[in-house]
Amino acid sequence: MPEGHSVHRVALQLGADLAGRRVAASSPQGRFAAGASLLDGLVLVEAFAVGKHLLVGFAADAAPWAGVAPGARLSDDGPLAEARAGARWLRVHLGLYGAWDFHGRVSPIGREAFGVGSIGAPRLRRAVRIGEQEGELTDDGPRAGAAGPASAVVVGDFPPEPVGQVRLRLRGAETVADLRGPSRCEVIDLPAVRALLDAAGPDPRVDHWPDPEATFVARVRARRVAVGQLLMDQSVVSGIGNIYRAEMLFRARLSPFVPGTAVPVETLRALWRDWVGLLDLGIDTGVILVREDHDAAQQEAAIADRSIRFAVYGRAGEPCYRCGTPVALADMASRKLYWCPGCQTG
DNA sequence: TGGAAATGTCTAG
DNA sequence: TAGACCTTTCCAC
Repeated sequence: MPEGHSVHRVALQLGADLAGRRVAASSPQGRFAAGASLLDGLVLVEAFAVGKHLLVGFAADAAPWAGVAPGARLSDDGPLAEARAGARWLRVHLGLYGAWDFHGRVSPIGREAFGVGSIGAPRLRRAVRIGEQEGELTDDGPRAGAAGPASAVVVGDFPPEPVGQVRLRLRGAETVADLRGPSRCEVIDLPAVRALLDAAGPDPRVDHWPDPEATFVARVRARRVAVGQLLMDQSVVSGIGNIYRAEMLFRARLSPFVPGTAVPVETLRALWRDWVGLLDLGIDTGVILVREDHDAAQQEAAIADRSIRFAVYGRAGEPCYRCGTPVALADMASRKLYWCPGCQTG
């Protein structure tokens, strides 16, 4: 999937273009017709991500949400909590290949020079017209080559005909968001939202854990399971997927096979801080990481043209750029694990 | 046209 | 740990 940064970007996109607006909700595919009817005609009041979970609130009256940061202080009591308790909450998990497509007005998110058309499964590539410029959608944005307008408008009929298996369509006056292929898509209540937060490992971008770094360190150190597996455990830390797992361990020069109990506290603190930085970068640019052996100009260029090359992920058999040892591939808990046996020895 | 693969999670055994 | 599930893309045939 779409690792944590993508889901945060979806939440920001929904917030930018649909929050505060009354939306028409439908299920062109039909498989979410009952759920969509619960949301149809309500105002989208807040959208936020917790790790790979997307949560979107809908209510009849948006007034109580004025000035509220999405997802902030969800455990608090008070007037807002009352409004939130009366809201309906859409919970979406993209799973392995879910994705959102945005049409119409698509505001720039983070450092993007133009709006993003598709966020989610990386294989979704659609030719779209962005403003007056032709662009091809890549992992998280249109392929560069053109500095687009500040706020992109996809040329064509609005709303566009749904293409493929659209589970849920949210349509505002100017923007349409299409969801396809999610592994979870349901309408839940506020207690269920809170339960989800309570069960999740810390997410650096969510204000819910008093000391997220200490929580992460403690949860890793509590288990003898391999650290490579613990980083992917969403109750240990939220949002890390297979790519971040592989790359973060490489950057830390840490073997994926070290048991959680045996990882030094300082190493874990460094891992957490790396994750905080990578998540910020990912949300800001849509790019998972830039190479550490590149200078700032090379990094900026790679972000701009999306020519990102991972250090180990997907590079089995190729030489490690740090030590030359062939990158290894193994199966860990039924997922592909990439690492460099030459320099990940910590 | 069929099959494999993909940034994930859940459940049954 | 194997299998199920949600959908699309790409490549071999």
